[in-house]
Amino acid sequence: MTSMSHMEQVVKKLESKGVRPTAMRLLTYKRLAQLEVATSLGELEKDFERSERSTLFRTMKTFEEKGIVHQIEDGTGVIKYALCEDNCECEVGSDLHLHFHCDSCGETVCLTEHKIPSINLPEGYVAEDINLVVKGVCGKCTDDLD
Amino acid sequence: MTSMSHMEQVVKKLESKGVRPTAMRLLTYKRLAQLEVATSLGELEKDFERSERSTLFRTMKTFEEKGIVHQIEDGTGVIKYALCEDNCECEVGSDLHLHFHCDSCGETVCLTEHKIPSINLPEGYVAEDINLVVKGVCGKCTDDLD
DNA sequence: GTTTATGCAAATTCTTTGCAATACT
DNA sequence: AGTATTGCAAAGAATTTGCATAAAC
Repeated sequence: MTSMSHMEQVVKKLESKGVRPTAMRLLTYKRLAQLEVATSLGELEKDFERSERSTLFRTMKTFEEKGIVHQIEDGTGVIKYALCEDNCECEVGSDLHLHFHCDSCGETVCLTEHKIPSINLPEGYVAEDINLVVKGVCGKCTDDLD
Repeated sequence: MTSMSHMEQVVKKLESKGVRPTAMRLLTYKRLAQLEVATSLGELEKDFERSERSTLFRTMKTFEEKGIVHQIEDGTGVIKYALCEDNCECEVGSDLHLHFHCDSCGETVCLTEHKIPSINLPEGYVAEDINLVVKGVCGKCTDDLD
């Protein structure tokens, strides 16, 4: 058990991915870690007192390139982001999980325990990435309806 | 074997879905039927001599509500549309097929023969729609690389 | 004559880039 | 100093709406 502070852990995390741990990036990372749902740039922008959409945009771009976050298109028309799991390489067949968008509460979550089943493709097709979004009503919202 | 013209068939098709077969709608439908790939509004707009993006937008909205087309978000950031299959009810478990986006040629196709495998969801989650997009290189493009 | 669809213009929304200023090593 | 990051402003691209005209029933 280490005595590293949370902040120190985040710094290490970013550095291990080859990303310089600037103030904005630390803040953004911590916010993403805190959230249990996938988030859009617009939502992140509102979460911070002072923030620039362009900075956030570039932060997420950097994070994505370095394998810290992944994009999700959940059908709402805006891009959402969520942290990758530790040690995730975003590889077809091992890492790719499914996403669930709730039409009731509007939230999109990563169901990281639910990997994408193997998929048949026609002869000659090569899969490099898979995006699976299920829409419906989430557990929280079906509870509310009881 | 009927002697109905193609145009008459399209008229019947739209009427059977409760959509009035106006000139623009017939044109749009025929174009979609002709295309083997999913298409964006922008592409459709260019396909016609005279066309309005707003008219096309509303046409697709109507078509979608009536179950004539389905939307696809293929990761390119623009919404694509493709005709539903005959008798498709877009039902989870029977109708939903997967989509393939080729990073090489940029085309997105419906692999209507490839249904989405059954998916496990956590307790309490209800699926109403599933969107599965596989990205990679399509058969045509892997051929070209030979 | 009433409802429905279309064309045009413009508002919205979100993503993305240019460039100067700032911070970091 | 020299590179990387940020803030601001604004460009781009796509979706969506308001309203007046035109078409269909």
